[in-house]
Amino acid sequence: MNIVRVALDLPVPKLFDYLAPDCLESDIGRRVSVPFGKGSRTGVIVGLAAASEQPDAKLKAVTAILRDMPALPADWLALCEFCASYYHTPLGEVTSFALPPMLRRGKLPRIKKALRGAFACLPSAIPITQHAATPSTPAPAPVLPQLMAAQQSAVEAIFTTNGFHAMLLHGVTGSGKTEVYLRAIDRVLARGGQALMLVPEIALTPQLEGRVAARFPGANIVCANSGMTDAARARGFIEALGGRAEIVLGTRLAVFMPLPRLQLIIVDEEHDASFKQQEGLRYSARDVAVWRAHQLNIPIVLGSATPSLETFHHAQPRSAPATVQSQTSHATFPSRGGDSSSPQGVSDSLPGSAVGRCGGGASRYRMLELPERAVAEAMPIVRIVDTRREKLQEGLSAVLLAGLQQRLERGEQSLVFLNRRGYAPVLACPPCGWVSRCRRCAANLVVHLADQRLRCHHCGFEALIPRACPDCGNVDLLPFGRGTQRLEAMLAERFPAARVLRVDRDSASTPKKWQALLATIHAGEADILVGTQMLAKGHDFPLLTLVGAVGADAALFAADFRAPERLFAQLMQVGGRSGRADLPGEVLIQTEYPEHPLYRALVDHDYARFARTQLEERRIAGFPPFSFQAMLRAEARDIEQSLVFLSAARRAAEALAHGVTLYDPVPMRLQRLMTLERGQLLVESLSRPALQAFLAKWMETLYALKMPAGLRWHLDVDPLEF
DNA sequence: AGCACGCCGACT
DNA sequence: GTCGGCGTGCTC
Repeated sequence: MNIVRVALDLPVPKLFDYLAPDCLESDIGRRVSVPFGKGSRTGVIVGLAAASEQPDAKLKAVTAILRDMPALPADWLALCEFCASYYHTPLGEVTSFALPPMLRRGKLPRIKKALRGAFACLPSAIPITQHAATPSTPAPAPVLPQLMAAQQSAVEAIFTTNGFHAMLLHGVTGSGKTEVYLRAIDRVLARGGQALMLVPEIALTPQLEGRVAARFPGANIVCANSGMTDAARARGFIEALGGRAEIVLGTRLAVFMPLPRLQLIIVDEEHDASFKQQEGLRYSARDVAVWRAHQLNIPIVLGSATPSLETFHHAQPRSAPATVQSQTSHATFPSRGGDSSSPQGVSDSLPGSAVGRCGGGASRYRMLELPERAVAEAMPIVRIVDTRREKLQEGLSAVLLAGLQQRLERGEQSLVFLNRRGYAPVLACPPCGWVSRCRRCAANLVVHLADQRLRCHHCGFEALIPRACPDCGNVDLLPFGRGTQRLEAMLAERFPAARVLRVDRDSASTPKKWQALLATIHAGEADILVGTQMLAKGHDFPLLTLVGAVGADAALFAADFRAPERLFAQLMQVGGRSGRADLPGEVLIQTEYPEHPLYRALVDHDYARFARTQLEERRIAGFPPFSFQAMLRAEARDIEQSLVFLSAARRAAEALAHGVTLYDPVPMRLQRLMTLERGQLLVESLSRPALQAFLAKWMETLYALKMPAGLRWHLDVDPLEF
């Protein structure tokens, strides 16, 4: 047993064996420094072996087993192995990603003196069961708000069943989801457990951190997000690993925190797209979290006012007519921690033993509804403004303009929501047909009048706005379309007495600017806000009583079948910003399709109805969650090269594809990005296990293929972007 | 991913 | 005649 199997961060789906005469069973899960080629690397020991398949002559000896911190536990390694197999990524890339950068490089953060003793050379065989961070001085117990019945029963539901169970906590903004989370965390802490809470990647995380900290003044709360310094992330990781962290609060990467006494996982705003990583290891933290809860046999709560249709579907009763899945999903879920062809509960192969029988693809999650707003406030009144009958002024209807005027007179705030930043999406020369295009991308350069620039929103390219047409010299270039800057300018002109404030990625480019904008809004020093979805998330604006949504229709006909789902969530969210107890809110949605079911459902605040109609469409079209997808993408200097590769990949796939549909390679919708020409190939199956089995074989052949220079490819399992 | 090895063009 | 292009292959 003097061989260690080491996962190294290489794009090669294999492990590397080294001689390690002094290694012990307890070194599994330790980082290790090894010679590699000319240099040296840091990897993770994932196993021991008596012998290697490599010839002895090839084997080198380990440089050092890093015993300076506890070994990563077996369940952490199993989690990485699951991700490696499910996302078809080499294990070393996964373990490397799952470690904070500092630890990945074989270093350790500087540890505060008081804690150092606890870190030193702790053998992983000795679990830290002590409730370590118990405060020396008992903190004053915070006064808890009274729970409503629905909240109370939601909390009970989390704890009445033992072991793994997934719940969808469905409740509108203000219905008190956070209070349910906090109560549940409280119970877990009382039992000496650890809780993991995942939140979207947005600027409002500090608020939540503050609220959690205030609620658990004595608890050791660890944050984990990409904005932290390397040292802070590494310290938090070690706190969690050592069992001292009681609550871990973080963005998607926090799903990889080692937590030896983890007893509860919460995914807030589970529908949020930021839980899916769009580069490198393209994992869904929400899906991985469900798998992890299953692995550890603990409860998981997915919370949202507008759940993803996948999650909602899993929480529906199985009354729906049996669908194709019932015949196609019979794979068994491997025992906990085992390698697995299936994830979580999006999975169609979760076993009956865990969540109820397979069938209809639903009823895997328990639905917990929070029907009312906890704070005594009415839901905003949602009204549809038919823009076919109204003549618009600069894109705004008379109804909306009157609403703004009225709020202004009353000293209340309004928000005009337009999810397009910049002044105008394109600058054009009508006589000759020139339009402002990005040289590196297949996209238009957006007019940013505020800083006199044209800017590509995809690659960041910038140029000064030309004074004349580069092609014909015409000086009358025209901006076409409308963005937030133009709306801001127009509103400022139209309401000279109003203080108009624009809030988008440009005006809130740094946390400091963002905080300043929020302060201005809260101080009541702005009358009309113009904003993108930045403003839609999380914040309460007590003076805000009117929200106008402009330009929403585009999403109705987007090529992406998930666009309506996102639009509904967005409008629901932004609408939730308006109104409070004594000042009812109003939402005006401008549309040319006033009868569209999406808008009708919004008027009625009926997410469930919207979701059911969407699901029915998805079922008929064979889209997720009624099918399972993976996307192979390629990028190269020219599109032909990308498509040729994808065609070759498709040909290689044909022999392997059983129960899997292979589509034709096509250029991506944004074909050129940063001068790279991109294509994609969709594969789809009614059975997740069938898809996974196919992908495993397919990736083997692709990894073996020799790549032409300049061509890169990746696989995206459960893709969100099309 | 790095990094070396390895065979074909323009340079001191 | 060499320096160097990046195609190919390997790293335990």
